[in-house]
Amino acid sequence: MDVSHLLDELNEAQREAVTAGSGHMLVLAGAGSGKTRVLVHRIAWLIQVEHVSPMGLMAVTFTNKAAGEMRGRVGKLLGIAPNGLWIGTFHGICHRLLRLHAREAGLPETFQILDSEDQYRLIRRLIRDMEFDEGEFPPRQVQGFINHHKDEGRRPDEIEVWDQGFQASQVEIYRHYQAACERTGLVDFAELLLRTVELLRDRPERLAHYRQRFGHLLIDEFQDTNTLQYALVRLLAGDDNRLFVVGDDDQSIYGWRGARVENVQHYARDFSPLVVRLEQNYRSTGTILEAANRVIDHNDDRMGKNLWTEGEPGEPIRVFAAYNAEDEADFIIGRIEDWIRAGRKPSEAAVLYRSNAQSRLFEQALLRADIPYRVYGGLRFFERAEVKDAMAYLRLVHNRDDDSAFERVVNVPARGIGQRTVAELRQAAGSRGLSLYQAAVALCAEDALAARARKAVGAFITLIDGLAGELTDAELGPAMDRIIQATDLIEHYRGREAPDRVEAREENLTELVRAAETFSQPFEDEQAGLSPLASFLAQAALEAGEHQAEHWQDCVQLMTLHSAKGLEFPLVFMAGMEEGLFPHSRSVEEPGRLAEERRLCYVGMTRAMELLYMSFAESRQLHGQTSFSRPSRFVGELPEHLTESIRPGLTTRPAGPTSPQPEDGLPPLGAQVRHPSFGDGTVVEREGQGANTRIQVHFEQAGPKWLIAGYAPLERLS
DNA sequence: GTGCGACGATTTTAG
DNA sequence: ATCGTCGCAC
Repeated sequence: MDVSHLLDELNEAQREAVTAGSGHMLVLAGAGSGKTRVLVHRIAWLIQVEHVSPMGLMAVTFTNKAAGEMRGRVGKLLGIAPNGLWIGTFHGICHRLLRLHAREAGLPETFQILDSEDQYRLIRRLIRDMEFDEGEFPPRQVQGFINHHKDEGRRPDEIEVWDQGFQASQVEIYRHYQAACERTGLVDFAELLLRTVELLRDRPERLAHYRQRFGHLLIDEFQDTNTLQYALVRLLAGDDNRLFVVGDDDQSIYGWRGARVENVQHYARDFSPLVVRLEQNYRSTGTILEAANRVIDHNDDRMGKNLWTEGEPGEPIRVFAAYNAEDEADFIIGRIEDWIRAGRKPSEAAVLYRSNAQSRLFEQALLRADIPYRVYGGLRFFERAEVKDAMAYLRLVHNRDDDSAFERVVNVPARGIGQRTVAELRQAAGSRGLSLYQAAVALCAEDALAARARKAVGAFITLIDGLAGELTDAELGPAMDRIIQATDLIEHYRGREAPDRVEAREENLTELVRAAETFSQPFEDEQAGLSPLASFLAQAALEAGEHQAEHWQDCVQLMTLHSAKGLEFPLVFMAGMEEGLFPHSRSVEEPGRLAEERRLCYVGMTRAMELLYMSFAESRQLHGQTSFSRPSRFVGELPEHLTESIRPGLTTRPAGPTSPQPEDGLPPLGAQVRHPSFGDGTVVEREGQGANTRIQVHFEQAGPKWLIAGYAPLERLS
């Protein structure tokens, strides 16, 4: 067979990966080195050359977007829809396996996926029920605790309790939370994976079946896998199946949410794969690549990789020193205007920043300049309150025992069922082993509620019952529409929010009806015996949708450095390159976290194709207070011959004469000071104003210290 | 049971 | 500054 179409467009390293023979593979794929192309061509190669059945392949990614892109490109390359081929996210694939084997996994057939917000609400409620202090056990933190242990594959009994107080209590909450989920058939995101691992571990015949079936496993973004995901991969691989793993240890930026870069090394150790490095970059200029290489070179323990390009060196990296954050925004928007004036498109420009709070100034400046923009981040479609409310009604109508949905909407819109009444329902449900809905029916029948509450609860039951009867055989779209009308959701928002907010919510609900109308069930879900409704609900949870309704416009892109991963732009601005912001102050203490910040910087730089700007501000408003800072150490790691300073002279300490310094009699930046116990040092940062001003002093002996300027016994030396 | 003012925390985020 | 949660008054 002629396989030239699979190999023609590949370089030597890519070709080696695509055509690899019998063993396992590890593809260390640098930024912009054509990693998706290699994965797609590898799948086509396996099917067309090695004659592997599409049914015998599993390809796993982290995002739905990546899965969708891979599916589309494989289909295009093969010339057919790759039906039967399991391409999906870890969560999507685990969900499918659990649907197929719900019973054996110990789950009801109707189990529902609990998204992060539902999970948070449930945990918060349990903490209250267990009469723990929410201040001492912040629900967010407990949620993190539970998810962290699940990501590591641990059940409550498997957690080593070393502290009888705080930690033991969190384990107890985890235990209660898990019991509540089991009772009501709820599965959170981490649970999708953990259950699947346990299913395969405890059911040898199932494991044998899937090992038999999936002779080839391809895993993308391996540096982002957590312990559980690696465990799943190992289980499915067994001794005989072939792994094709793609990753880049230099782009590991999700350690804080459980990702283990070490998995790349562990994989190399456990499976002795053939290692191929993709180092030829097709995206950025030579200058950008060299600078990025030099920055990432400051990290230890790398697997080692050096990006290169056949292309031109291009423009130097522009480093801009702003007086303050407004100045920085104006400068950046000015350069974007230049870009557009030169005939380039706004959508080719991206402003990247470390934290979402930084977006505001850029939005304002872009608004003033009348340049269209799009901000990534914030709530996604299925995470919006009105959409979640409507979906909760849909869930409740479909399954009246869905307690999570019941809790969410029982009093939305307000119908006189307050905390008091709901607590009684919970109480009754708990003691009699009923769902909240069943408890509500029972208490009404027994006349066990206050007259007013009884009437309100009765009306709610009638509403849900009526809808359920009416919509038994209805199509998804009309059902959704009817539910929104019958529940008066829009009126509910109209009564309590500003008109423009209400309008937006109304649009989203219209969009939701449209989404329900146009929903078409994925082939694989149908195969797994799911109803269209179940598929729709699962998709809403697993693919929360876009951040913004797609008005496909030619927009400047604003996003965090994290969300920029995987994207590329001809013109990139990295803003807020300041110590404390980037690297973030919470990351500088631990070397491991600092290394991750540096990788984030590397990711940001390698997004740029033609022109890269880095900027920092000497001062900016942070949490309502002015704070001063020095340029990021990452800027200092750029080789000088690759950069061009704009407005130089302000970039070095002590600050130049034009730098604004508050006249408050406290030692300014750069001042030499003496402390009775720490010795002599230099003032390097200050935060806040007046008596609260905190200053950071680099002491020659004692190192960096934060001091309250008004109280610290400091003596000015210069 | 609902609505408003005080209080405190505030990196990154897919599924 | 800003947002979300809590406690108190209607």
